[in-house]
Amino acid sequence: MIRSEVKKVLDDCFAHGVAEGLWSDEAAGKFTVELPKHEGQGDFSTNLALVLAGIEKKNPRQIAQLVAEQLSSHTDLIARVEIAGPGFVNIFIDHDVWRRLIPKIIDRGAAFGKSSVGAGRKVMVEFVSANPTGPLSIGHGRQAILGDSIARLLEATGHDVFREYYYNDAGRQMRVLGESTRARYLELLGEKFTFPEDGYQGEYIVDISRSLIDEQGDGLKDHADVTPFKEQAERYIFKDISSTLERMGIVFDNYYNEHSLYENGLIDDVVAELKAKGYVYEQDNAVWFKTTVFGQEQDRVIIKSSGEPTYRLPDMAYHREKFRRNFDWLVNIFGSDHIATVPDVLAGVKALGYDPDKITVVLHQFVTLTRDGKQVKMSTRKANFITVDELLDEVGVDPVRFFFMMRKADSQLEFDLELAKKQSQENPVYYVQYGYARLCAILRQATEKGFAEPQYDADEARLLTEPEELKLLQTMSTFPSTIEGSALELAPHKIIFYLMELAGQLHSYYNKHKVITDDLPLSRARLCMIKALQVVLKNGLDIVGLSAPQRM
RNA sequence: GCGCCAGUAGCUCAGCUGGAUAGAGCAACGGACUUCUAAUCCGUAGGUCGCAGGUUCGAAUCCUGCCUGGCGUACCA
Repeated sequence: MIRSEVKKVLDDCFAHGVAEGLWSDEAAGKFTVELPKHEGQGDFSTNLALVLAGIEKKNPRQIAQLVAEQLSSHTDLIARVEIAGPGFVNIFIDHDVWRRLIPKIIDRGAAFGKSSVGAGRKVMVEFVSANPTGPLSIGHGRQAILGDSIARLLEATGHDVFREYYYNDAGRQMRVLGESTRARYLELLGEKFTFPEDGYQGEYIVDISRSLIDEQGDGLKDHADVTPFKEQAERYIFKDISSTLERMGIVFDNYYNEHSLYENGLIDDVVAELKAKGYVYEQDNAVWFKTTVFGQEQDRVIIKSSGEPTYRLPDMAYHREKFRRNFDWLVNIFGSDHIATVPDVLAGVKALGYDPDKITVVLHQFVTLTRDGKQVKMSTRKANFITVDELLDEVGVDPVRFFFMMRKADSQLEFDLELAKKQSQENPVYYVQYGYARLCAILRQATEKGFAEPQYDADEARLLTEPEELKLLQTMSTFPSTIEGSALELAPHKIIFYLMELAGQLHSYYNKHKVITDDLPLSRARLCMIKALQVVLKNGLDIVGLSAPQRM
């Protein structure tokens, strides 16, 4: 918040300099206000003089002198400025400016950090989208948390968010699922059975078969059609998936069934439209989409010679529906194994006359799971995979959410099971939550000792002079821009890092300075700041779906 | 072969889209509980930012070429 004020002042100074003929306006928009890395380099610093020097071919330190003179007249905001290094202008903010943040934060309360940059923007976040062939695996877990956190961040910045799960309950995979279930069913009944070659071997299939026996006895043993097995499996697995999602605090606005695209004729419709526009042709009995027109290396089949569409066709139809449903922004969260589908869908969307720039795809890399120092290969078909449910049982919801958010999507995420279990006491999530609990403890203690609800007083606030206090205030001031950046970049890990930083500063402060002392004015001032910290930490945890325990 | 992603401390990862002296957490070592919660803090140690060029006042960050790992490269999804 303060940074943007500084930027505004700097912009004024820059314009003023242009008006006075000190420099041309060529540098407009090229200079920045940043947070210096090291102590003693001011609260903010600007490279304006360096940028100007490059353009004007002048000595950067001389120009810095001019910039500094302009800036130092803004005494309401800036206490002093310094020229340093090759020509940076370091800006020291008046301490009162930081202190005045406290009432602003407390007054805004739960709304502090939220913004309206996304107001009026309808955005769909599509994520998970796992077909109902088994329980959610670790990889799905990452995607679920990533997608949900992104959705939450977009909500916090005023977007009108719609969470959607796209799934397919038809096709070969589901047929194999039905056959696997039938095989286990027959096995349980002691009948002869043949397990499908690439069938699903998980224990959950046996559970499903058992439930069929409970409901229908052996009445299905001579049933030639796999449909009842398939349907039972789908019902069962979907229930399982949604309960897992619910445990993580994830609720979808809609589950979109791929199959409905066929029923509504939307698949045929897309083919017809592409055909009419000349983007498809037939060859070897298959229908090809001219993806080469859109810059790809080779054309792609959208209808196989068997007459069955490939996955690309329904994907295109689905995305066209997204556009037709009037979303301004389409965010797709995919695993990196789906990377090949992205260009095809984008080409399809473009061919159908929609703007592919409205789609942002977040590709996340895989989660590698290690147990006893060895990597566990995960396969949905084989039985040896860890489900999200098991993970939740072992380490709890908050650590699972936290861990999956800790890494940026581009990075592979290593999840060491042993470590996750062993460390459950010293998990970074507890570090942040403990900070919040501590703040609550201080405020409880204050109440017991007869302090009234913290009330900001400008004079008392001047007693906040410790470097740790000013640092905390500065960090709090960047909360709104951190949320906004994290949301617009679709990068929840930034919030996690912010929270760890803020909690760290708090813990250091706590160990060094006592809030409640015999010095009543100072105690009141500090309690006010603690109250503001509590607001920030609570909001931060809330926004990414973590709980904020008052005691630990 | 081609495309995408990654390569930063012993390990796991940040690094604000080009800034000043490279950051955190684990792990290691040494300290701090008569105190608002020690699930905490303080200190020490740890680096050729994969390699080599290039762009400029300035590069972990941008461009090129290699090397290594992951994921793709289907008439599977």
